[in-house]
Amino acid sequence: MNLKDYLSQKLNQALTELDLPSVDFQLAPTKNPQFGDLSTNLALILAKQAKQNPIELANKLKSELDLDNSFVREVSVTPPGFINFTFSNHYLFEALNDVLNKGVDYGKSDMGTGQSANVEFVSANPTGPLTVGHGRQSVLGDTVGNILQWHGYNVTREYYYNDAGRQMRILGQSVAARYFQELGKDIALPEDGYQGSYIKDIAKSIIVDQGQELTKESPLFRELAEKTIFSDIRESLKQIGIVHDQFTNEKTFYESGAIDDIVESLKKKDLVYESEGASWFRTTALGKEQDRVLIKSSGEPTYRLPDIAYHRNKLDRKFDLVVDIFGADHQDTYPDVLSALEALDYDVSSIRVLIHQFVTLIRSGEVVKMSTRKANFVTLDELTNLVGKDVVRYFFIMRGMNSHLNFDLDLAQDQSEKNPVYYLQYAHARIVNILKHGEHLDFKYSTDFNAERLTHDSELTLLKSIGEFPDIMAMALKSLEPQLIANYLHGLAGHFHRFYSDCRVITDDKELSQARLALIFGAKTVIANGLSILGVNAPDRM
RNA sequence: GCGCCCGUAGCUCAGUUGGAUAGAGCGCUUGCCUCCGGAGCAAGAGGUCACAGGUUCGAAUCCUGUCGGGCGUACCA
Repeated sequence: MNLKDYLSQKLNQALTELDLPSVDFQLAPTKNPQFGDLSTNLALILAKQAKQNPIELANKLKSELDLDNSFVREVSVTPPGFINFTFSNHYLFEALNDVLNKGVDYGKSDMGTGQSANVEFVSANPTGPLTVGHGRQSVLGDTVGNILQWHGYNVTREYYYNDAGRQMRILGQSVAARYFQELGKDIALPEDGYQGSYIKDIAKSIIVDQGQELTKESPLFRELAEKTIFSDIRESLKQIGIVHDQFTNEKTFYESGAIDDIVESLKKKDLVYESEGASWFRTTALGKEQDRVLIKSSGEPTYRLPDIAYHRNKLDRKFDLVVDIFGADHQDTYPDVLSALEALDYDVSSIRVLIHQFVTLIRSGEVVKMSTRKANFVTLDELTNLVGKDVVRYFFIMRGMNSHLNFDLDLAQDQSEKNPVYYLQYAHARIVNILKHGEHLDFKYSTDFNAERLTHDSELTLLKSIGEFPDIMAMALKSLEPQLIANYLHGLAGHFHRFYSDCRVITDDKELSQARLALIFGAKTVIANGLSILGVNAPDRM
């Protein structure tokens, strides 16, 4: 039984009894234990329209409530008019039993059961290695996928790329230039060429594998560069536990005729016109500031057009939920894609777009402007090799996606030794160790224990925290903001560490020891479940 | 110029439908292992929540303006 639901039901009943209007109120955990565990602002909100003093109103509501005291031990009213509820210990013990019974499933819901979701993320074109900038989106997308799976969604992780555009053409030319340079010919990099040393490596391996007779126009330069770089990208992702289920190439939408079809359909709606040799999308007719080019005067579509085709394709695949993870640089473009689809009579309500801000890289106290083309970047691999998968994942997920975070490379290693992720992992390892220690002394964790023996503040605080996990996961599903989980776990680990220093688990008091073993087993379960959603290891030893 | 995001402790950042005394880590000061792991715990110093107005019983949170930063504002993606 969810206590929140129970209480809001009871409060609504009280409103009816008192002939008061029903209103949207809050029922939230308190920050300060002196106000109990849950508190509501109901009386405060109602005071004005009921034309009553909020405290008097709160007291009336309080006396109208008929609460089961096996759930709620105490109800109080505090200024300026909050009604506060304190859990009964019995309720907390029920929550603990719930964790122990459900184990690895504790905190799951069936809100997504039977539904499919597509999460598109990374989607970097294979022009160079992934950078720490890509790391943020990679971890964010994968974790959002985990959250959806946790609630029962059948999740497809998708990577969308374009191997036929301008970027890739320049990539091929860059490799060709290095190839001929290696062979002693004086051919300059193209003006916007890729300057990274990986281009030379690719050129060298082409000399080894394909010989020295390739012509400047050979498609092999671009094709082999793509193949090599893509395999590096996949490996970089794999290093931090990320595997995509599907790779979708923009090119397929040209070949299938989808691109032409989009243009034709938009033309029929009079949303496309020709001007200065280009085809324009009449977005002003859809309430936008300015029209946008769909097909350049060169005959090449802009990225917008295949994006529309791609999203139509995703809608045609009938996912119940389509999540796009974009960097802040795409902020302006997805609304056009959505309006195009709406203009084509598609329902876009299943599309959720998550925009994340960029990582600012700082090296030697200076901001580094990252550019793949100019080879001014720190790769994701370098970071992973430096601090390891768990730190990389936790570092990128512990901050909100809207924060413009600064990443100081010089501090990365230093900070990694103090990284908050170890705080969580250490709590887990500590618990495992206590359980082992207990078994050694013939104290074995069992679901048969007397919860009434848990009376210490540290025990009850830990217990409450454990019980909040399902709520946190429901919030994470609603907001798709993984840092909620990281914040919660940090708090939970803190409650455990405090409990640990206040209370000894294995003692001469067998009954108490059994109860505490059950408590820490519950804590371990939640930490492990939470970390698994973040894609972070929960080690038995560190 | 216009649009989106942001401005919270020395530094990096939490603070989620507006709630009670604004938090954590790092760094700094000081205590705590004969005892389940000290990668921990406890305590201290450190704040005009950029600034100015407004809404409200109540604002870091919502609104307006100013200042500062990031990203867009391409026939790049």
